[in-house]
Amino acid sequence: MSPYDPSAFPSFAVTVDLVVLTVRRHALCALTVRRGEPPFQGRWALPGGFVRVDEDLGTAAARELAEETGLTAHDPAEPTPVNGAHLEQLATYGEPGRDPRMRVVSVAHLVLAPDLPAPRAGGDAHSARWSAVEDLLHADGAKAPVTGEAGGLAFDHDRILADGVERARSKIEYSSLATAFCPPEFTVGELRRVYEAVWGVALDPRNFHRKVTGTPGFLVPTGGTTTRQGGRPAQLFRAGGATLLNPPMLRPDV
Amino acid sequence: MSPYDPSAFPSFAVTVDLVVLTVRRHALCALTVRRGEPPFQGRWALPGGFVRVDEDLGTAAARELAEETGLTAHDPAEPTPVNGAHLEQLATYGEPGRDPRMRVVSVAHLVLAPDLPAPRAGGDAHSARWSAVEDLLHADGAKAPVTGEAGGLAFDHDRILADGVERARSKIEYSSLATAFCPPEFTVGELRRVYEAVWGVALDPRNFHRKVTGTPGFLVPTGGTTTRQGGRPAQLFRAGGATLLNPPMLRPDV
DNA sequence: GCAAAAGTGTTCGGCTTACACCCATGA
DNA sequence: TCATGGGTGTAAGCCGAACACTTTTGC
Repeated sequence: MSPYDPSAFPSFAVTVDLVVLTVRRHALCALTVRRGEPPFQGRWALPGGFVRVDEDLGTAAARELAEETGLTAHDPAEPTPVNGAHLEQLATYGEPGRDPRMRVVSVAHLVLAPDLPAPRAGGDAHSARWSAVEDLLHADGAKAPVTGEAGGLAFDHDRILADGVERARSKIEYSSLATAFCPPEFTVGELRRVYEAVWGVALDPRNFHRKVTGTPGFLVPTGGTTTRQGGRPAQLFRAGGATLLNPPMLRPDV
Repeated sequence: MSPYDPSAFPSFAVTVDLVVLTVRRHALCALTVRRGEPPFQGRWALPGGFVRVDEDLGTAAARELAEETGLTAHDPAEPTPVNGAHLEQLATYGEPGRDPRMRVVSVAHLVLAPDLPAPRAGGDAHSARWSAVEDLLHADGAKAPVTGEAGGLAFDHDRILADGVERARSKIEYSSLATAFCPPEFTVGELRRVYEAVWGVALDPRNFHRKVTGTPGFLVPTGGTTTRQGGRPAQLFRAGGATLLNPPMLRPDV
């Protein structure tokens, strides 16, 4: 009964699963991999894998991310502002029976990445792709709208994905995390389109501009401009040092 | 290399640790237990224990909570509005070496409870007590202010406690969770003292009253009144159905 | 010139703040 | 009567929503 009794305790497998989100063509997308073996063979799942014996949980997540995408993750715990994706722990899922083979506790992590050229195949030959989050989450029992595949991801990954998306949606309200979806230099309009894609709403471009440029530490101008979005040249910005937005960005409705 | 390779994977012990918070005598307090065996024998630690083989993580946390305090936890995942403490998953800590004996992954949970008569000893004979969070967190290396004991909790429990406190402080801003610190029926003044204790600030009683009574679904009047705080009789309220406060309570400074 | 996207100015209404003031009880 | 906490009123001001309007490019 005593806690930490060293003699008898059950043994678990521990994995990390990754909710990797990006914004592609005005839509929030998640990275999925096709399972090459049972259970759920042929189904799509979140990338992930076992934690190694002498490896920290965050390290394992960063390693899996690199294996799947080539991205270097930037864990905010280490203050190095390296360019790379944002990585944070999401939640842990350990229901008995969530993996039919054995008792597996999975520590899910959330990754926010800028748009990437294409998903890179991992060390294994399994295929990977970006899918619109809307399609993935609305495949409830019904047929998947485009592919006609069996609806839903393998294991409990539908729920993990939903939790990750919800975390991202709420966290860009009060933090500067939306910049993690942007390239190193970006315009106010590009940042606004990130918010619009993640929240699925339309924002007023004028008020958005005033708001983000008026929040100290959110954006720092680089001096350059670009016309890559058409129209009048727009100033380029980098993410500033501020991580918490005060006052926050306000999501319509809610 | 393949994820979920069933043949070879490392084996972990999985525990739950509990950050149990309450408000006693105008101070935010956390439940700690004294360790009866090495490592860290005699030191104070967060309550916790091993997850059983066929037990969900939340179930294990609720069981440990009941063993330590007799509290019935109310996991918001199940919509039963039972009277009891609020329980939610906090974060998972799995750094190699955080337990000197073996590789332990601990899924920390956060519990918010109303003031209790006294901590109840668990199945074991170890002692338990409430300590002011301020004292626990400021025992950094320096001597503990009152007891003169070695500063800090066992294992990495200082960090877990700090994370739990931070979560509670931020979550009462935008949710109705502060009512979890109150008895079933409470006054606006009692709820205000909860906010003041958790945030460590003073709030304007007049504006606070208008704010909480004006937020739909936050509080429902029971019809009764009380004078247990002295002064003019105050209306009694129960927690309403609303879980998210919009607009949120605003914490001064930040 | 025209379309498209970037910015600026201005008004309106709701919400926060600060504080004056009244109410109902116990001692 | 006084102290204590409960509750209402009100004016100043900040901030977000809405939208008219100007600016600067590509075609």
